[in-house]
Amino acid sequence: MKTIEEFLESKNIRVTAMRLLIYKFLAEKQVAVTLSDIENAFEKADRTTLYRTIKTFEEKEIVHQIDDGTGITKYTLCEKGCNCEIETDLHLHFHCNNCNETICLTEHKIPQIKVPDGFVSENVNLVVKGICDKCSGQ
Amino acid sequence: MKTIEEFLESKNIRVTAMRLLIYKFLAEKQVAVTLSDIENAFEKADRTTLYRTIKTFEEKEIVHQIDDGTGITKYTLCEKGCNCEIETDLHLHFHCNNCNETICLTEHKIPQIKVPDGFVSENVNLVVKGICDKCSGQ
DNA sequence: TAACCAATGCAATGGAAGTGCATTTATTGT
DNA sequence: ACAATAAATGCACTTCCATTGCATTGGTTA
Ligand SMILES: [Mn+2]
Ligand SMILES: [Mn+2]
Ligand SMILES: [Zn+2]
Ligand SMILES: [Zn+2]
Repeated sequence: MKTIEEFLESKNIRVTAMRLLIYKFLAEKQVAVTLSDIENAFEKADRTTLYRTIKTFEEKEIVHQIDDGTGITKYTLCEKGCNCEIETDLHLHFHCNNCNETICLTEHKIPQIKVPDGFVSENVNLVVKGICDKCSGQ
Repeated sequence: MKTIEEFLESKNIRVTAMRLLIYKFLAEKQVAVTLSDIENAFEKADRTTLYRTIKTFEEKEIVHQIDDGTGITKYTLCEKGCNCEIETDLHLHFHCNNCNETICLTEHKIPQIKVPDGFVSENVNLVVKGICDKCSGQ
């Protein structure tokens, strides 16, 4: 069991107080978060630092973005073996129209999508919207 | 064969010069357009008018939005029988990473997506990115 | 014609993303 | 330990797109 410090070092980024805090914040959350969410959680820190931290995490494949159609980018920790960039590995995302939360459905892979002749598929984004388990009350 | 005027009236919106022009512009395009595209095509018209025209078209289900992940909303005419709001009718969208154009693949329906117990699927957004037929050169 | 309402135009706002540069903090070599 | 160096942080500013308030224009109806 790696410590967070060891994990960040293994990803070749320096360990700083801010990065540890943001990492822990993301790890505790069960849902994808926006930059504003992080901002609200760390009001003392500058927005730019938070922004750049999350971008660094993204580059190093510690988090991945989710475009859930709300127009606001959300971020969430990559799971182990989350090859964000490889099409075949892509899982789907669920956005709840009630509580407005977005989550990764890591175990639900995106089915093979057929495209017409002449088209080449490199990447797929699939977002299901509806009511999440918490909100459907079962 | 309805005229455009008759079509707009059947959708309960008033026929104006601007609306006719924008409708024709959309009808000629084979690809989804941004508000900026429309702006560039009608430089004499005010941006707000164009914006509100497209929003009116959207409300009346004359056009539908596409969120292709570029961060810029695109619009395209609904095809006949395009029940934009009904899940089972949803077709997929393709965004070309080369020419940056986005098109509806109307004939390609989104496969049934399984969601975990307790989750209710109301709507699905699926965008495939890659190289379009024009750009793949075949 | 007068009254009314919808469509248009202009100006301003807001939110989110991104950048330039100065300052602070951490790392490295001597 | 100290100086040199590089990275991280903070502040200010900018850009881009979406959206709204309000005044004006134009078309429809009594
Ligand atoms: Mn995910
Ligand atoms: Mn479409
Ligand atoms: Zn919910
Ligand atoms: Zn193309």
